[in-house]
Amino acid sequence: MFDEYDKSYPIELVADFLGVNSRTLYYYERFSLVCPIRRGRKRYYSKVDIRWLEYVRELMYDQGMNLRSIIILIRRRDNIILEKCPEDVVDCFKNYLMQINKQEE
Amino acid sequence: MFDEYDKSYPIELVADFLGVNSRTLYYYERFSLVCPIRRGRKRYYSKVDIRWLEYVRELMYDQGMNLRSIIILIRRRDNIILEKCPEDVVDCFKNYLMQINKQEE
DNA sequence: ATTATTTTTCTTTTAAAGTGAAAAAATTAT
DNA sequence: ATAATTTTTTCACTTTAAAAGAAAAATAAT
Repeated sequence: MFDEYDKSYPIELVADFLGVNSRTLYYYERFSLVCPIRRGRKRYYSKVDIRWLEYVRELMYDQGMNLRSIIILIRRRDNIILEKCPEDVVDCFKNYLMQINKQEE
Repeated sequence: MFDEYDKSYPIELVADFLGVNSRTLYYYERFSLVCPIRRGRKRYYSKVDIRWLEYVRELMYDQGMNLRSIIILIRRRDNIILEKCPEDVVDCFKNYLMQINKQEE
């Protein structure tokens, strides 16, 4: 039982693979753009997470979108975005939006 | 015969109304984000243009989207964007995209 | 011809995205 | 237990798109 959704890749490996700084991944996490699992304090990412992050990089670098727009499209349940977006990122976003809404009340 | 689509508002008036610099409207034009008519050299905008630009401002300022993302959504014929988007902007984009495609060949 | 207006070009400002450096916290090794 | 290593976090700096300022070029008006 070791599938696409298993969170087993540490942050440095993922950052190297994507060609970004690990700080960038911490940064994305603040926007719930990816949700690694924590064992102790360490973060672990799945293959699905990695493919999603690759897609986000493509949207940002090749296409020129910004973070905020990607977030808006997730919120809007945009088909093209969500098709590439792992379940747990959407779940993360539900929590994130709930918290935002609570703060606003 | 003086309707919503009549292009009769000069750039300074539109800029003042939107609370932006007229340079910003020239800038948007380079991306075919709005297509004023030219009488002589002067540009004239319609009420529909103005409402569209108001919406673009809202997406950018209140929501934090960037120009590139709005352009991508127009290309994708995104429902929520296009619902607010005047016909001639979409037409402009068709031309713009045709030109881009020609250049790439 | 001179004045005023609009467009265009060049330059600067501002803010988000990303990264470097290093402190803080935690884990591992000795 | 303490030293060494690793991971996280914070602070500050860099880079780039978006926007605006200044002024030159082009056009229209008097």
